[in-house]
Amino acid sequence: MLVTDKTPPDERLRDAGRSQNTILAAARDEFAQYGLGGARMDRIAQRASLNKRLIYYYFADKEKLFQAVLEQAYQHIRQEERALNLLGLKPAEAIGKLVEFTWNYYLAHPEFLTLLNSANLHKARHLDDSTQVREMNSPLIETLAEILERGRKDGSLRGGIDPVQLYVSIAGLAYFYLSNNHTLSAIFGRDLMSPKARSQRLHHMREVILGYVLSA
Amino acid sequence: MLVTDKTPPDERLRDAGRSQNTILAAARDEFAQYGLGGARMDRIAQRASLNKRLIYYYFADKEKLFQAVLEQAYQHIRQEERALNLLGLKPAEAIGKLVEFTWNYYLAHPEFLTLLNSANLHKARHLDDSTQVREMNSPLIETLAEILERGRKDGSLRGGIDPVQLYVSIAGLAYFYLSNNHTLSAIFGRDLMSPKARSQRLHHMREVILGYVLSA
Amino acid sequence: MLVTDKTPPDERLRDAGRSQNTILAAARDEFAQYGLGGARMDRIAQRASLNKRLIYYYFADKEKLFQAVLEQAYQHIRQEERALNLLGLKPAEAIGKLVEFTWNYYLAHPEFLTLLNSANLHKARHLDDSTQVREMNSPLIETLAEILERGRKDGSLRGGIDPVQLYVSIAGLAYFYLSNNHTLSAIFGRDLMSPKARSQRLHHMREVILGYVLSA
Amino acid sequence: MLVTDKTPPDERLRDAGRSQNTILAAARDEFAQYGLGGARMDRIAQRASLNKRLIYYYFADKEKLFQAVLEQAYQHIRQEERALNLLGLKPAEAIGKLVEFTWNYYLAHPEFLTLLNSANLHKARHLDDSTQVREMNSPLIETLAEILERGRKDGSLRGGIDPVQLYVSIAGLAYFYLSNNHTLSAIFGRDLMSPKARSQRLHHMREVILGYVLSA
DNA sequence: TATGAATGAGAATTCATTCAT
DNA sequence: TATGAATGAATTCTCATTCAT
Repeated sequence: MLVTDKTPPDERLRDAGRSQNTILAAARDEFAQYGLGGARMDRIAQRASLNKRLIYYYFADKEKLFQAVLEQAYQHIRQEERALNLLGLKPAEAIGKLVEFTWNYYLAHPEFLTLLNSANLHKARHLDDSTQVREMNSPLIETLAEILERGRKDGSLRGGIDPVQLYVSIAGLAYFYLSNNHTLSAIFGRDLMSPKARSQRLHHMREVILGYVLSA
Repeated sequence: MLVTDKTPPDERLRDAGRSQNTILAAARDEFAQYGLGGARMDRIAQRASLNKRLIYYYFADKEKLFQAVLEQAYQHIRQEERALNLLGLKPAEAIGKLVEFTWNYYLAHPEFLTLLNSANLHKARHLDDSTQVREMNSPLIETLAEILERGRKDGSLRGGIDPVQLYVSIAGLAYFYLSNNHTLSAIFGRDLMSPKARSQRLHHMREVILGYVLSA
Repeated sequence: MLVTDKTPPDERLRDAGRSQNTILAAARDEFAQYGLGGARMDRIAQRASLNKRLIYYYFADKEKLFQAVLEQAYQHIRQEERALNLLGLKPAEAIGKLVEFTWNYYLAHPEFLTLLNSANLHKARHLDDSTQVREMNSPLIETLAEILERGRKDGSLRGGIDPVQLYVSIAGLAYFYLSNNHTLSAIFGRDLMSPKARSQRLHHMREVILGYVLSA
Repeated sequence: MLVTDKTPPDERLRDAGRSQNTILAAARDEFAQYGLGGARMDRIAQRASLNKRLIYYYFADKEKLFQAVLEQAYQHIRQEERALNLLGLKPAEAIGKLVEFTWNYYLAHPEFLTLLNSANLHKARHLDDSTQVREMNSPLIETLAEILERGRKDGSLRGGIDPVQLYVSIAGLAYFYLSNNHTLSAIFGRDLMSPKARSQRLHHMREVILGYVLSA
């Protein structure tokens, strides 16, 4: 790595953007692990190896910090969804790929589920203020609508499917299984997270969703 | 006033059972509204119009109180599910009725969703200790297994359906929609809880699940 | 002192009224010494030898505590003023006695001045809520009005004196001298609090006020 | 742009004197509004639209800044008092004019009262260090002494009046009324700052003071 | 002269929990 | 069984002040 005159002596210091990102990452982990109520500002500072005061300097308070974390999380998943390039696939394949992606994303980003969880508990109060989030989500639904329309036209998909309902269903099938995995594992006395169990769940989800969207 | 063994419980000034129930109800509301972390013992005492010390007397601490609330909640939904008498119906009807019941129960008992939510955040640590809950849930899965088997035999349902996967899917379709309702409403800018939107969701859920279980 | 069965084992403990009074006294001293902004809840607890949490238990927060202290202070001075029994004296004597009393009270209760000071800085926001204080003060003005009226009738005092203006003037002559004593001492380079200086000030005040109220 | 020694101060981007004055003005407003304890260095910087660090650069710390503000305030009122040219008037007129000036100055400069207030709370600790202030005040007392002496000689004023006592009384009559105006308004339930009430107060003050100094 | 980034020591307030009766 | 008083350990947030450039 090139070190020039402009490189600060200590790489971690006196870089506002970097500090903010460090804090955001630390906060994301803390909120994911403990929820909004259980998260501790002290621990976030520790995780970030930064002074606690700096968090307030950049993010005003815990609530605002949570909101910032939430926005970043949405931004990330939407970005990845965009990268799927669903419109480049055949309708049925696109739906299948979205199911698969959703499952894998939730699996790889358990913090996303917990953040959603906390946001729900607090009645999405953090989103009402945030126009960002809404704007980031509309495109996905539009894409889905376009896919459904194409499928209806080429006869591969049945008609009359509401893209919002479909999106919520795909997410719900994955979310409930993963988010409640501990509860469910305890209740049913069987490990829902073993590799085999996971692949079975994905298989089941595809069957359910594709069975619904494919024209008979 | 003479208090004898025969005095009905609800006429005594000091009634252990009644106090415990009052506390449980108050705690359920508080946990549902604020989550485990956000719940306040003070407020629970206030809601119950009972001394805070009494909560500790009966339930030892906040965690144990939460666990008691959770157990009661599971007990309640399982009891209602039993009352459906699903084994008295034709297989396909039984599945449809379970979908409908799940949706309506979640709708009528939003506190159940929030309690689940909190339990998940805390990794079901409250259930591991509780053999009660597991025992309460097995019967449902057995019932579902029996229904699926009957349907397979009489040709009304396809074979190879895992009752646990099915149950999780039914619950997930309802849970995600309702639990995230604020987030989703904010994101999609449309009211998901209007009477019309609700009935559309139930319709959608039936289509998805029945489309999956019915033999082609 | 008689110790009965009802006497708590440790005299300082578990007596709500006593604890509240202890806190009030400690808070009064702290606020008087440091002002509202400079006062420390920690120090108040220490002064009272009571747990800090207890202050919040009884007084909710710092502002409310300050208000309670302020009310008590007003209550005290009004009570002492009542005890003067001014209506039992001849008009001119009554005015003279009020001047003297005001001077001596401020001298003996410097905390009263500081509390007033703090209250002023915060624009009497603490009094707006408090109907108590207003009610406690009206009687004094009424008494003064009665005295002035009697004096006018018997010819000992001039007419047309507004009791509020008079009261404010008496207080102001004492208050400014004492409240600014440090500033003034520094500015004029002379000790304004020596016994001689004090008696000179009282003498001066009597001359000014009596010169004003006595009929020519 | 060329910056030379001849460049007028207010055209330079970096002007030490101007920055200091901007800070002083901002600090005066902040201290006046919130008191010494309640003032915030952050807000002062914001009010001045200057970097917080600069305040420390010029004024070392909050206490010193307060002292500087206080000195400037005294300087200002003394300067105005000098401009009255009291020695050019007849003794009685001079006293009357001083009463009027004091009242109007306090009215026009409420921040002066609050600053005094804060200084008092902190026991004039800020003045002990400051020889400036003392020097600025002596002239006024000397002027007053001269006026009183002249009046005694020409028979218009009574003898034996201590100029310090008189000055304190004039100030006290105005100060208490204005400084406690909120408290008093709340207590007496009448607006002490209406135009009418103000002119009545000034009238009253003149009567009290002139009644005292005029020879019988 | 000027600035944005960073900090340690505290501040008010909160909270689950225990004490004494 | 029931209660009001009391507490210690946090917890969020604040603030004057300093650092590095």
